[in-house]
Amino acid sequence: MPELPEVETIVRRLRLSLIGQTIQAVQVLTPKILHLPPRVFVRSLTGAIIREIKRKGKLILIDLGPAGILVLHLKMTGQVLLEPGSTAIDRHTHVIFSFSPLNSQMRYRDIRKFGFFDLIPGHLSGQLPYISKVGPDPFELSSRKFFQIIQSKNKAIKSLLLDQSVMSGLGNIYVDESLFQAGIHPQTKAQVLSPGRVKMLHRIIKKILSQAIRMQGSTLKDYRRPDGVSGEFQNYHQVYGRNGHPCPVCRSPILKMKVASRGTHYCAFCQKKHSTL
DNA sequence: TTGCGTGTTGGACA
DNA sequence: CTGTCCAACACGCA
Repeated sequence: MPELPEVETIVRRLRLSLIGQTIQAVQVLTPKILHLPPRVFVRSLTGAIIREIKRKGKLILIDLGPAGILVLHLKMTGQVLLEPGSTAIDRHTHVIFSFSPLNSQMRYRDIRKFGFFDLIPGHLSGQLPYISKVGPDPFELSSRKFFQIIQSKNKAIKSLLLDQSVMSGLGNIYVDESLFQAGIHPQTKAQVLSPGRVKMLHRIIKKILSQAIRMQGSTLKDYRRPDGVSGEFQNYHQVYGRNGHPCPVCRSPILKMKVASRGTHYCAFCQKKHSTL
């Protein structure tokens, strides 16, 4: 479930503890989590100093200076936890980083094991071939550019917003929430949306993501902050996971359907296919 | 017990 | 180009 707000929450938290730390040891418990041979991974990271930690869409980028950039994608169920080395390690923990002088370890835990680490050469300020596939996130887009993107594709708005190469950061939850608040039916062809409606959508997306970051993300099940605490924004979802409940605006029941083969929650009355404004 | 759905994403295929 | 389905994997739930 980690989408932009969850990843941003994790990144901010990691920065507080890890900038300037030296990686003292790396333990790989599940090699398939790595996109490179474990020995190379361990050798390259050991002794490296954490310079900077950034987010690109849903990717976590840890700048290790000359050692390269450590890339982490959490996919569905990845967790990054900061825990004392004395804490028990369960069977879903796959990679463990120890630091100096910090006492805590950074542990990667992932129930479904879809997430991965990679290590790429280069510097954050340079062009990173690996990451250039990820489009700009909604905060990085001007209103004009956002409109250009929406208008350039003749596909369902929901599919478009989920496409990380076009625009990054949104996943199933925040797309459903945003389209609801913008009064847009998820199957609306992006091209038919009026400029005013698109502008409104952009504003709403940024508002919802900001609120979610403030609430430290949404915990449906697995997402946790690095200190193990759940997010709070799930308590403010208006449609996601609320099928059968009354729409907060018009009281008609929230419906659930498939769009882009993803579960999609919406209100048939508040979200129309042809939105004018 | 069995089967189904789940937050992500890339690739196969119509 | 667009849409649909699946696979990667583990788990909760009906």
